[in-house]
Amino acid sequence: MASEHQSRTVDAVQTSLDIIEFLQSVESAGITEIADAVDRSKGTVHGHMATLVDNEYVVNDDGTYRLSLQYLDLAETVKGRLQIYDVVRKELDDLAEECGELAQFATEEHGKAVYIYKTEGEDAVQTASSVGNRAHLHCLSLGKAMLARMDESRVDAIADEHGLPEFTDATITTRGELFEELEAIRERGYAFDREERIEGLRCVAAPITMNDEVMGAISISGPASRFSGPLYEDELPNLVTRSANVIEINAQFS
Amino acid sequence: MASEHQSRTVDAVQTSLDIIEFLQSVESAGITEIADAVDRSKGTVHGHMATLVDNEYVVNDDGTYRLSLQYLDLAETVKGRLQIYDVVRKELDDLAEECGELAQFATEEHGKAVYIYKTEGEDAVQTASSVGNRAHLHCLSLGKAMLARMDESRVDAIADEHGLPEFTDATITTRGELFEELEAIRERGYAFDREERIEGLRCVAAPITMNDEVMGAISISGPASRFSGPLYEDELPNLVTRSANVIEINAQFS
DNA sequence: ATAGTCGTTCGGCTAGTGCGAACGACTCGG
DNA sequence: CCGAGTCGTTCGCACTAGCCGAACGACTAT
Repeated sequence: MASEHQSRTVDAVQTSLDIIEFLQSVESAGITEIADAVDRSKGTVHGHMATLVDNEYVVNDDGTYRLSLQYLDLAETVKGRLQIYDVVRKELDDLAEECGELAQFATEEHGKAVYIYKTEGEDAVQTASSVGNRAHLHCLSLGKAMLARMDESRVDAIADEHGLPEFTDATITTRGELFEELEAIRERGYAFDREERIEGLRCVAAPITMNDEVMGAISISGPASRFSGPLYEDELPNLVTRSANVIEINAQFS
Repeated sequence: MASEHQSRTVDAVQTSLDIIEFLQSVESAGITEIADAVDRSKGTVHGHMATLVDNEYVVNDDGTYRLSLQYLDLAETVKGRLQIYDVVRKELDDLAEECGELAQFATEEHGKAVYIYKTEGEDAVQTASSVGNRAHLHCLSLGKAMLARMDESRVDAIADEHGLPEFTDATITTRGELFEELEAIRERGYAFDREERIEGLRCVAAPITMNDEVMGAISISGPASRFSGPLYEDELPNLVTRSANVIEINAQFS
């Protein structure tokens, strides 16, 4: 599919990353199990584990290996680099409480949406998405809000890379529809998700920009039963865009 | 100092980990700067970067490299593995609100305390510690609460590895004092930090155990001006131990 | 006891990693 | 407008070090 530049890569590092990925999927495992999973000899894996343990990325609990808590530190560092993270958190907590629903913040990376923060009001629905998860942009209110603020060429590149897979009957699956929708979003200033990703789940989102660059988007999500009529079409959009504005303004002083 | 077993390790992986560590400290950097920092040739670093970018652990923004948001996902996975994480969050939020102070949860790893969750009441003090950070156990209420529930041999091993460095006049710096203090904590059921780490900062902590294994500890922190008399000696300890109990009970059904 | 695990160590072969030079693209100043 | 200085990238070569496979000791279970 997407054939990359293919510079020379380092095989040994690839092996270690494969091990880490495997350990992310299995909670904990022994040498033999890991060696089997990444298709290397036990001796080789043993050396990799020694390196990872030395650097405290992996912990050895009496014979079985698991990922360490080191990643928390990395994650906090990375989050802290989003200049608006603290401002978003505060404002989003208020927003979630005010409307009692689920509020989220996401950013774009590698052409996908990455959920960064999630906060729940009293009646919030439970969704599969959680912090760190990645999702296609075209089927999320968050994603479309961000796409609407990007160059067309960028949107095209992303569609090339990840496609426009269909999740429900309402999912946008053609570029024509997508560009039309993005135009409408630009005019309105906010984006809807009318059960385009998950049947029964509706969202409203507004982008957050700083000097013409998309920093991310925030959204409110709820069940279709509650999200309809003037509440869904007017009130919630107002709340979300208001919060987005507050974030944009506060972000300038931090 | 602590000379490890020294199994055979993988140099190439070590290089990549050095690069990641460097990128954690500098926000973003180019090939030449990185090569300089990790003391490798530009060509070598180039190969490593290609590998890390391929695996999406690093992002290349027009010429400069930075850590990706991938680590959020890893961090959430790792947090999710602490069976009690969700229970702790909920209970700690309540606790922080009830007493208006700073409440924290930490675990032990590699003989150090790792802060996992932090939540602030209305009058909470600001501290340097934040999620993912590691700190010495012997000078924290959180740390001592955990040490008090470990075998003596384990405590000795930890003291061997990390020592008992002094931070303030009140810091415990000898094993004799430490073991005495741990005994007192075992009797009381909770631990104090009487400005042992930071001048003017006091804390109370209680350990969280599940079938005789320490899962971590929770604490309340505040300024010495407020943390004194019966509030500090009785009321806050009661609140903390009550919360710890609630967590232990709820954790059994999750 | 024995046969099956497991993790660990080690010698040896060769693939792959690291180096450094060279290249093209770019940015400054003069 | 062009040279001197960056930068990132590519590539051939030398040699290291990564990978394998076999062997070992410690366990467990039957």
